Amino acid sequence: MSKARRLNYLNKNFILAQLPPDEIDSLQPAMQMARMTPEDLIFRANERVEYVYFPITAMLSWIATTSEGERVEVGVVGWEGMVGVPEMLGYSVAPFTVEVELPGDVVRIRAEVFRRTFDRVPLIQNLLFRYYFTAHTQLAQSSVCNRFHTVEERMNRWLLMAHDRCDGDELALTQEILAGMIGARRPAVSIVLGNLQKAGSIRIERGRITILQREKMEESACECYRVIREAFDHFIEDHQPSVNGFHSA
Amino acid sequence: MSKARRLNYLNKNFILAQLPPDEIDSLQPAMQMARMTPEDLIFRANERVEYVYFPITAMLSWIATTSEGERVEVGVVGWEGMVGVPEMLGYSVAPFTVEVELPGDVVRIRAEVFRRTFDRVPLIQNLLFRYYFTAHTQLAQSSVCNRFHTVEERMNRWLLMAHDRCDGDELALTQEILAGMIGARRPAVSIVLGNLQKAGSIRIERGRITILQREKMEESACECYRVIREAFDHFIEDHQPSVNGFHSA
DNA sequence: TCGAGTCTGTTTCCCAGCGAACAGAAAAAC
DNA sequence: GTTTTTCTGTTCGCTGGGAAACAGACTCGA
Repeated sequence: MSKARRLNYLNKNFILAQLPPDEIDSLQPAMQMARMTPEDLIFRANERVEYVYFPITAMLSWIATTSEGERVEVGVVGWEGMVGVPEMLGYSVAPFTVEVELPGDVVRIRAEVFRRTFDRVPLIQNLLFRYYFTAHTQLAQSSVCNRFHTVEERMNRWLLMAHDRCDGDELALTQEILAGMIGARRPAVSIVLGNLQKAGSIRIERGRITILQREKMEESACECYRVIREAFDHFIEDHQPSVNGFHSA
Repeated sequence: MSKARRLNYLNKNFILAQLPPDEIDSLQPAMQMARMTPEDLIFRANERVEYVYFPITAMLSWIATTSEGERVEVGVVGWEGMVGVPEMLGYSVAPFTVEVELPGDVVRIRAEVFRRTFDRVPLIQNLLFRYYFTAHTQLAQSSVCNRFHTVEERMNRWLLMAHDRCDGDELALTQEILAGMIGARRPAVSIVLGNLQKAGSIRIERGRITILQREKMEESACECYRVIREAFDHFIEDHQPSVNGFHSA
C-alpha cells in the first residue's frame, strides 16, 4: 500500500467534497480555513461544541482518558473525516476529548450552521452515518490492538496511520505525545523508536519523526493497520466509484 | 444506580418500542421471536448479514479479534439496542463478529425488509444514528479500560453491564467465556472471581454467576462503568422524555 | 552568550498477568 | 452405574513494560 494514491485528496476534505455544490455555496460564508497546532484544543470532553471541523492537512485524534490521567487515542481523524457529529445529533457536549495531533489546516463551520444543512439534506446524514460506522471499525480494532499488541506493534500502526493523513513524510510530534497516543510510557517509546531508526525505517530528530521506509514498517506492523485502512478505503470507494486506482493498488 | 428502574422495558426492545405503530404493523409479518443461546452465532466478521436482531432478554457482544486468536469484547448489545446497522447502510458484510453472550430472547427481522423501512423513515435513521453514537462512547471507554485497568476492575465493569441487560440476577456463563470478554486468561478470572465471592459480592457455581451485592461491585468498579452507563441513559432519556425517574436516581 | 526550559536516551527496580500445566469437581453421555 | 467431557482452582516461572530518576542534548529567550 502506498501513500501516494491519496494525493488527489490532499487539497480538500473528503466529506466536504461529497457535498452538493449549492450546499457548499450556502455554507461558504460560515466556513473558515484555519491552521491548527497541537496547542489548539478542539473539544474537551463534556464541554460545549461550537464548531465542526473538517481536517485538510491537520490530523486530529479522539482521546479517551481515565480519572487517573491515563490516556490513549481511540481514533484518528484526517482529511477523510470530520469531528462534531454529536452536535448534529442534538448532543450539545462531546463525549470525549479531541486534540490536534499533527499541525496543519482545517476547515471549520459553526455547529448550528452546519446542523441546519445536516437536518435538511438526507445525503449528508447518510454520509456521516457511514463515516461513523467506519470509525466504529477503527475503534474496535484499536481496542484489541491496545489490549494485546506490543508497544512496537502499536507504534508501527500509529505511525502508518499518521503518515496516511499528513502532508509529506515528516511527523511533527514529540515522543511524549506519541506515548500518550499509543497508551504507553515515554521511555518505552524512546527505546522502540531507537530500534526503528537502527533498522532504517525512520529518522528521529528532536520533535520530529521522518518516515523513511514505509514498506518495512508495514511488514512489522500488526494486522490492525490493514483492517482499519481497508475500512476507510471501503468508505471512500463507496462514494467515489469513478476514481480509478484508489483501491486497486 | 439500581437495576430495577429499567424493568419497564424488560418485555420489549427499546429501539422497536420507538417505532411508530403502523411501521411495527407492517414489519410484523417479517418479525420472529427466537430464543438464542451462546452456541448460536449472530454474525461472523466478514460474512453476509441476513437478519437484524433486537435483543429482549438475550445479551449480545461485539467481539474484536486478532489473527493470533486473541479476543476481546468491544461492546455489548442488550434490550436497549440492535445489531445489523451495516446492512442498513449498504454494507453487506459485518466488520466484526457478534455473539450471543447470555441466553435469552431476541426479535429478528430479515435485513432487506427492515432496510426498506429504514430507507423510508427518517425517524428510524436518526434513532439508529444516535444509537451508534452511544455505542461509540462505549467503544472508546472500553478501549481505555482494556488498556489500563486491572483484570479485577474490568471484570466488575463487565458483570455490572451484563447485569443491566439480563433477566434476573443470574448470569449463565463460564469463566472461559468471561475471560474472552474482558480479554484476559482464564486463571486470572478464576482468582478474581474467587475474591469477589469471598467479599460476598457474587456466588459462583459451575457455568453460572449470581450477583448478590451490586452496590459493592459498583464501588470497586472503575469509572468506566459509570461513563458507559450514563451514555446509554442519555440515549434512552432523549427518546423517553415522559418517563420519570429513569435518569434521576 | 548564558541559562532556563524542553526533549531524548538510558538505567534500575518491580509486578500484574501471561503461558503452561495439572488435579479435582461437576455434568453429561454412555 | 461408569466413563468422558467440561469446567474450575491453583501453582510457578517468566517477561513486557510501568514507575521513578537522571544526565545529556537541543532550543530559545533574555
